[in-house]
Amino acid sequence: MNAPGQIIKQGRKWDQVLEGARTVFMRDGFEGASVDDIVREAGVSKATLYSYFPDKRLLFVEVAKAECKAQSDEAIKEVEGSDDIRVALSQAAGRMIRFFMSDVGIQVYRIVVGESQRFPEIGREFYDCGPAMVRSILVEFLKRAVADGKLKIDDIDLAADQFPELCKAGLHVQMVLGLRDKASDEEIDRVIAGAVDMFLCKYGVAD
Amino acid sequence: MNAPGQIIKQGRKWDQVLEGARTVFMRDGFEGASVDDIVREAGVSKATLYSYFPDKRLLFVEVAKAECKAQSDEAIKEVEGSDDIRVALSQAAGRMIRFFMSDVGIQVYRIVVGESQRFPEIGREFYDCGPAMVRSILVEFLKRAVADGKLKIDDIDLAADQFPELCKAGLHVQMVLGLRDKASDEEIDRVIAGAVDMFLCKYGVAD
DNA sequence: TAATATATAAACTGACCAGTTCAGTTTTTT
DNA sequence: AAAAAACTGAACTGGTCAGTTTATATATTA
Repeated sequence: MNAPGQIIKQGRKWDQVLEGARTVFMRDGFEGASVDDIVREAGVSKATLYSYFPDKRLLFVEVAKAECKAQSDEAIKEVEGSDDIRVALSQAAGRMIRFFMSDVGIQVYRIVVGESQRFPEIGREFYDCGPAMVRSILVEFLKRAVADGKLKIDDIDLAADQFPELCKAGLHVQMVLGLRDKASDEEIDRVIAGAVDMFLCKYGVAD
Repeated sequence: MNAPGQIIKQGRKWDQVLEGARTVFMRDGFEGASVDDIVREAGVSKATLYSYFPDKRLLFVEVAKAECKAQSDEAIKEVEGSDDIRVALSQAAGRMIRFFMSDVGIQVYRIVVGESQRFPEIGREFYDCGPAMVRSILVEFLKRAVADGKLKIDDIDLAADQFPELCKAGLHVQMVLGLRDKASDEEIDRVIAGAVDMFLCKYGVAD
């Protein structure tokens, strides 16, 4: 009755379908997931699924976008936290690592990379609401730090590409390839410290 | 007739099969490639293919291993070239970038990442003759440089993880996601210079 | 030359799966 | 309560594909 200003739902089971699709895609990948599995998981009929989504591929795109957005929102929560640039960078590094080392993050990355040749728009969607998102936040952060005299960077775009890569430090590729399923806190702290040390060595101002 | 358990190891058409498989896998990915396409491309009968390889998956593993090895051999050709550590590092960076930015390198990475969940041994094989290979070469190089007093590194393992990541600098992910198909020489040079600068800033000895 | 190993084409099996259709049921709206 | 919208379940279509089998052909070698 009272749903004023609410976005008109296309149907009652939209979320249900998306959630089921999420579960199955994350578990089985894109090719590995059958639409029949998805409708079973979602507790929905096949006809219903196809009344919402024209095909399996676009259903996955929707899932991936939702997943990216959820993670971005989580990561953005607060970019700033400390006046000490070293502390701030360490916090940012920690957020980024959790961003792309999480189970869902790894899994979405795997699927998107695997399918991005046959379905290029998947790669674009993922990039725009994943890496590009992080990157633009980082650029803003670095600009402010430079303006505040806390960092000295001539090529901010390059620096914004370098820092996330430093935060991977071999761990990401191992997880993506399935060689390990988690990184210990010690390892992550070591990688963060190494990344921040190196970044500040190059771009820090003399204290 | 055919003794069970006997594995056919050699035959005239082994290379022919592998070459055809390489072409089709690189063009269409793993799922996208059909065995019929491969035998057509290789100019070989299906029965012949299956007399050499027990299934499609292991055929792909063999292709990926051969591809990795070819690229590694290419990259290893000469690790050293200059006494100047900056020049030597720049050359190493250039080799690495060409290693994982090449068409074949990107394509193998895509396929391996996409399939590594369902077929974990593919991830392992790729890692061992790709990233791990590069890494061990780099570790040796860095150890020697430290021994020669040209670098000062406390955690060589970490440094050997950081340098290749610095060489990616956002380009790799864009290529893997299909957002661009090549990087200009200027971009590559800029990335190399940035990586070497940063690396030497942290690990270089005062001149 | 005869035996053996290797290769071939083509048909076949068995399974899987995306997407459609439709008659009938449930939920929401008027 | 009636109409409209959303949903169901199950069968069905049309297609793909990995892997096997068979009957036949060619090359090597003893």
